[in-house]
Amino acid sequence: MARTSGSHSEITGPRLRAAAQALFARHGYAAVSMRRIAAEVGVQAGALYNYIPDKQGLLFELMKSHLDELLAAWQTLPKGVGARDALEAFTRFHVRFHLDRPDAVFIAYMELRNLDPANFRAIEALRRRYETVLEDILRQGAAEGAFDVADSKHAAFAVIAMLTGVTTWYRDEGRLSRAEVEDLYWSMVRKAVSA
Amino acid sequence: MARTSGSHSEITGPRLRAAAQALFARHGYAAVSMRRIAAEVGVQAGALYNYIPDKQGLLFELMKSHLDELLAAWQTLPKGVGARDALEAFTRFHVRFHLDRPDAVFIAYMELRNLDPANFRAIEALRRRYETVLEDILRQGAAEGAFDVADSKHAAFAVIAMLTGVTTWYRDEGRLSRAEVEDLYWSMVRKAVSA
DNA sequence: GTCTATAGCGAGATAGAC
DNA sequence: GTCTATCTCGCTATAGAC
Repeated sequence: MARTSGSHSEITGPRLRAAAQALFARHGYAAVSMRRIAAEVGVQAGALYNYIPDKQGLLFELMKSHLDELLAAWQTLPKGVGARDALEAFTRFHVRFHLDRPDAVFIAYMELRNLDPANFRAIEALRRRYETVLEDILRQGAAEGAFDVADSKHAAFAVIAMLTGVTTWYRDEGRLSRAEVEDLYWSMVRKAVSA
Repeated sequence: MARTSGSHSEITGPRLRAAAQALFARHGYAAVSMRRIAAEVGVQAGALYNYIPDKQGLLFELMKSHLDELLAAWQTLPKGVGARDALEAFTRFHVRFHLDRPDAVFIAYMELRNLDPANFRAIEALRRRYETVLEDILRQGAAEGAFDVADSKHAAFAVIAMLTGVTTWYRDEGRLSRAEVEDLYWSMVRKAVSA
């Protein structure tokens, strides 16, 4: 089957998402034009609309697929039984997952304001599900007496904020290895919730 | 001294900064137009340029004055002598200061990407000075044996990220008082760096 | 599936009257 | 100091040829 010259459906879609993710993370959704994305992909702006409904739909798909992947990755992770082991697993998973996807993380946290109301609600629900994972671990550990956490929900917010902050300073060329970064955060999280 | 009708230099300037701060925090710098700010102030867009050189200068002034105020407020705070007391003072100060200025905080963290290179360097230097305050407290405490912190710099990043996260969930109408929120964060910070 | 061309709109910033 | 009017530019999104 001959294919029309200039037809690249299998590669333009992924390239579009990759270019948009990189540009949105670097400059912000509102500051990046469709023309700029198209130039990065190597097509004209109009051609992008074969793959997305509009710019807003592109942002939503990037954020939704990131959070879907985050939840799926956690659920398939082999875990121990006790709350302490679960907390260590969560801490190391969160640091590792976020360091592997700095652009997607940046967008998921910074571009909530630019979502349409309906899209915002969908993304917030996914984020809330992830926060609840940690909240449940902390609550279980507190019930077992392994942790001293008066307010599981707000403690979960605090821990997630601390862990996610790693993306603002970590660089692969830096002094610390990823394993050392995991250890550093696990040490602080373990003590912060300890009895 | 008669004043020209329609002349309001003393109030338009502050109103411009207040309107810009609220709108930038809510919708993002790139998504807010000068016309929208002018409408909020109650003047035409052209009149704004009597007070600012351009939109970029407006953003820079908002961010710089916020960080100047942050550093000045810390420096005039009465403090104890030991590292433990200094850490508690810093924690409570940071939470209180940030809860009082949610819009300014939001802009200072989210709009770095939209600063011109020279402006970015100036803002980053101020932020770095503030991080160093906490870093020095942690280093001193580690030297005294009061804290167990292997890496003062990255521990400071982690603590600041955790504390600043309070602005993402705290609401005045919520269940917790500000004093309770301060206590919650101080409890976690104290343990996280404890020996 | 991609192209060129463009409709339709709103942006930042300036000029000059009052 | 603020107004109206406007310059110039870039934006999202679509239409229709290939």
